[in-house]
Amino acid sequence: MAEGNATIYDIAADAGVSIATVSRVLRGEANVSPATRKKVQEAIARRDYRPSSIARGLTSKVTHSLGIILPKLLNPHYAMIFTGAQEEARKLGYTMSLFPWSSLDTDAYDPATMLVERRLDGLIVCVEYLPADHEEQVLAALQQLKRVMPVVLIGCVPPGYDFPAVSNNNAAMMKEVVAYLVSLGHERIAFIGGVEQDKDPLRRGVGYREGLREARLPYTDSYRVYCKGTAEAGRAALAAMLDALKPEYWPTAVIAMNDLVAMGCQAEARDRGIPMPEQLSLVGCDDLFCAPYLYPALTSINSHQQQTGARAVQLLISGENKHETCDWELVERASCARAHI
Amino acid sequence: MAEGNATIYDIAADAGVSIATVSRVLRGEANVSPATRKKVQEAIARRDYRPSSIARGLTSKVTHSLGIILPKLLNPHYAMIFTGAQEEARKLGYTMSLFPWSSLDTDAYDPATMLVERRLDGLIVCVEYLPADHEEQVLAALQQLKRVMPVVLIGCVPPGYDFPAVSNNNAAMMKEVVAYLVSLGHERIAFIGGVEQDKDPLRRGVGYREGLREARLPYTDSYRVYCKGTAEAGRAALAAMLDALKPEYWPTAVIAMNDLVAMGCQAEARDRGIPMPEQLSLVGCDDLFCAPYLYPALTSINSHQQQTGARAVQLLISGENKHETCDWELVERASCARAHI
DNA sequence: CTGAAAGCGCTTACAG
DNA sequence: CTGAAAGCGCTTACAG
Repeated sequence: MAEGNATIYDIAADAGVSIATVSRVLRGEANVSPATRKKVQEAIARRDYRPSSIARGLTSKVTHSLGIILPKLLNPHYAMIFTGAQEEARKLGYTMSLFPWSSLDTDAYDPATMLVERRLDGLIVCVEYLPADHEEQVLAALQQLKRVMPVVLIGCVPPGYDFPAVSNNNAAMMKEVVAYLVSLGHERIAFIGGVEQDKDPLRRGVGYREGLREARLPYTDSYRVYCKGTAEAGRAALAAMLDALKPEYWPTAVIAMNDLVAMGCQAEARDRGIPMPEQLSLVGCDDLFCAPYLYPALTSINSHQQQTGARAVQLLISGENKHETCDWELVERASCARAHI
Repeated sequence: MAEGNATIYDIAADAGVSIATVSRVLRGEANVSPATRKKVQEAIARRDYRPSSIARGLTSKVTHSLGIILPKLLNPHYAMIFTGAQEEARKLGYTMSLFPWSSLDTDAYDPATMLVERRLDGLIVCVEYLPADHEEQVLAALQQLKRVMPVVLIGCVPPGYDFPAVSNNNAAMMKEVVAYLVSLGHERIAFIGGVEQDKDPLRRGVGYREGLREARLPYTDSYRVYCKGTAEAGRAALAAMLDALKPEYWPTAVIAMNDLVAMGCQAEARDRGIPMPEQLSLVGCDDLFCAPYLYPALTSINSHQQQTGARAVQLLISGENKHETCDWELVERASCARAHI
């Protein structure tokens, strides 16, 4: 029994009907007599026939395949987004392919070629951390892609651009973290990670400043250090901050832009013998799976990343041009304590 | 300028040639006169034309799309494999889609349908942790898929089955870990995770026993506890083992089947006030990104997962029916010490 | 309710 | 070196 080779013609011949009729039962159309339907279904089952989505795509112009572009799957934050998106896509009958970030920001010959050639039904792009040096290029690529296929963004929509998107209210998240630390009596609160305020698409650093303002706490440059979102970078950043400050001015609490950065801060504090949380409280963001297993267990913000990914798929497929925001929650663990003294 | 809508006919018309000629320059065939080639290329550039991989797939029977099935992308171990596979696929001009594990082990109507309908050029299946209760079902699904498309496995090939595969020498890895701990003076070495020996596809537990034998150390049931590969499970497993033993018989070293399990063990030891590594050494496996940031930093086995994924793609595309093994290395960190006393 | 026919956008022999 | 034609496996009006 030849498998996987049967075509709609074979089924039609077996069932003694036309291919149009086979196509009708395949697509579940109503106007087929029960007897005919049965004959066709039997023939399909007998040959283990699966219609080719390729041929279907050629005529119907719909491929039922989606793409997603993420900075780095190795950061579990993105793996969560991807998982949520993939599962939702599957539910809706779509396939999800991962494309590398270089599909957008490379100078190489027309990096988006692959995306277009595939005739995707839609594309999700996670622009949470737009690489500052390639920002223009990426945005130009997105504008162009948008003309060819639906695009929805995860992360902040750059001002002046019109895309459907689902994002976290990063500023509000960080304001809540500041308020939380203030409620524990902290006044010297530092923020590590991200880029300078005016070009910060993530706006976590912006929320930090707003949080300070609301708490009537002064903003100090020495408590604000920028770095990439990795553990190594976070570690170096905290080290630089502490080195530049007399110990009596050291912050009593640090907010890390994400859990990776927080992990680096933890390691640095440990190496310096700074007891955590007694001398230094720490809050991360993203609530990675390892957060409960760090020492001390890391307080973080869970922003429902799987749901974010799923929602992006829904927007993509429904075609709504909406900009949605996910809710979040602060997950308290052992890395924060009341301010000493 | 209508974009993304141009077809090969438009280009042919623009360039004043036949579509066969356009097709030739598209595919980079040699037998086209320079002048003609130039005309065609200009027309292509002018309309920003991208050939439809869908239409191409219909005729050529090649879709340049691959699939991969993993248990769970949220475990960074799999994210590494996926990343390696994806990047290699991209390099070779292929697209990589993630399919959920349920594509194989569900009782739902013909779960593999989506895989077949897509007419993938090949499929990678990561069978490292075959769910014992669905094993038959999964293997049957794989056998069937293999008749329709090339399949390569990551992980151990079940005995009696013939698949190209790339796997880790898990038994040898664990033997090395045992030898390492023995070299530190440990004699009471426990192993946590996996399933009973005779149905252990991963064979890490098997390697543990072999390691003991080589070191002429007795195997004791009380030092061997089975559990799923999660932190929660690892934690509960260590707790159960310690509860069942008088403290003077507690192991001085624990090998966790993977880093997730190790994280759970760390947490449990910490809660019980067992100092690590002074009273208890710990080794994980997979060398997740967080291993250096745990406390104490976790000694683990790095088995080059990205390379594993990349290699699987190469086998898939080359069509070689080989069974390859990846090398690995023990990464020493702070979670192991000389045995006390 | 069913079928004949055109068409989707390419590739691939086959001629020339 | 180039083109006319058939074909890939479906869907979609259009007739009946």
